[in-house]
Amino acid sequence: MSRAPTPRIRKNPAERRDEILDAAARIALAEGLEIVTVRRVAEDLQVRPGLISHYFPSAEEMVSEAFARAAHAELETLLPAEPTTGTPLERLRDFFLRSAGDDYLALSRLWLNARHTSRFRPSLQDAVQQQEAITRDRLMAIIIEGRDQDLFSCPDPLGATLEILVVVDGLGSYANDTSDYWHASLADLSARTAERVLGLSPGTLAG
Amino acid sequence: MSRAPTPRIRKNPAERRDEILDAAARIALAEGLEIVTVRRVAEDLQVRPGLISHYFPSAEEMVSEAFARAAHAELETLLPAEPTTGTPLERLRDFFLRSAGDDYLALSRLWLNARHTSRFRPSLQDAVQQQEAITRDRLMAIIIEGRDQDLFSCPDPLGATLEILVVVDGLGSYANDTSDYWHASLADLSARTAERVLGLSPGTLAG
DNA sequence: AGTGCTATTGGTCACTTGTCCAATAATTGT
DNA sequence: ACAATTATTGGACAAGTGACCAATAGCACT
Repeated sequence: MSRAPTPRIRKNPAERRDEILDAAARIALAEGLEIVTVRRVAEDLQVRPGLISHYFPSAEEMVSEAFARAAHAELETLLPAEPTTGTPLERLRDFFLRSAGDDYLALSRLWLNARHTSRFRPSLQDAVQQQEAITRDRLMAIIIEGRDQDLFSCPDPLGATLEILVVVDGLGSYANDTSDYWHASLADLSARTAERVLGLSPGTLAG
Repeated sequence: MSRAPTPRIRKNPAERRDEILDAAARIALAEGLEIVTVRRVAEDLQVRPGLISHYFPSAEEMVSEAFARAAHAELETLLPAEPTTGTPLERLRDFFLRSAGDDYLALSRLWLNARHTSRFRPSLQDAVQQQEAITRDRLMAIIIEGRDQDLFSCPDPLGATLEILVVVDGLGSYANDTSDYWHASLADLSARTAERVLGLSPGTLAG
């Protein structure tokens, strides 16, 4: 039999590390954190498992970073930070619109995955709480901005932020349910929650 | 060395099966579903692993039943069914009081665990959705009873039930967070949500 | 063109998991 | 007291995991 010559591709360490994390993040988002194994990432990258271990002596560390990368990348599309485009109200509307979409399902599953698995993995627990803090700050910044522009009526921005996120995460906890059990009251619950805690008239955010 | 004679205890099959499930449920609640292994359950029961496999040819089935048992037993103390003691309002108050307590933490972790793990385990997915339905029905029954007694103002009992559970599950999704990050708005959020959707005056359920 | 550095390979090792099975012994029935 | 049933043991097996390491080969530099 022909033995595969296996042409060796040598890359810049930083670049290779990045490549590994990208693959790991992709697998985490699509299939779950427990699927992110040294061998699976190696396979996706057409590389030997030993190489992954070389860049990540601890597999747990790789998984934690993969989660952080995936979660943060998704956050960037849900609640963009820097080039603030649109009014706070428009940005919130966008956020809740996407939260209801099917694209969001994979992210909900990832968060559920991470929040549970973090129970046994200290480094993942750190990553989860860090991403939670970033998300919280990102949302609260928009709310404060809207309040300063007198778009919202919101005496307690942090409380409002947390209450909205509780609803978002609550809905997300059903991400793995297959039952087509559904109810109109859940369709735009997070948007209606936001309208309520921000003193907006019904329909301003839901649509 | 002295070889342990291992006195063999032979039990009624039904009884043994029950004993196994009890141990499995206990481990699931205290340490997590992934800790419920054939060998671990056997160790707790002072029995050889092969015996567990004899009663549960599929380990996944054992884990699913263990979850169902644990979740249902806890539900029985949170939202007791039959000997309806107390008014609907008192029973709700009890429920929210316990939900905020530390005893509830283990149960929140178990639900988080099951909701994630069900992604890969069909039989667990069934068990989760079944326990969700039972919980939902149990809560909705109280709400309907209260509405019929004109204690609540609630045009859509199912919608109210779901909205309350979303908040309960949302708070539960932080069960593995260690950060002492907390905020007054989260302390009795589920009780306040119930007050709102049931048309109760603030403070009726929270306390 | 040659040389040194190191990214990459290929393989091994220990550990844990679920599953399966023949042998054994406790209990029941006669 | 004896025999039959079967609950229970003890051990094996394959599969999958993370971790580790000496040998190899690609690339950058002289």
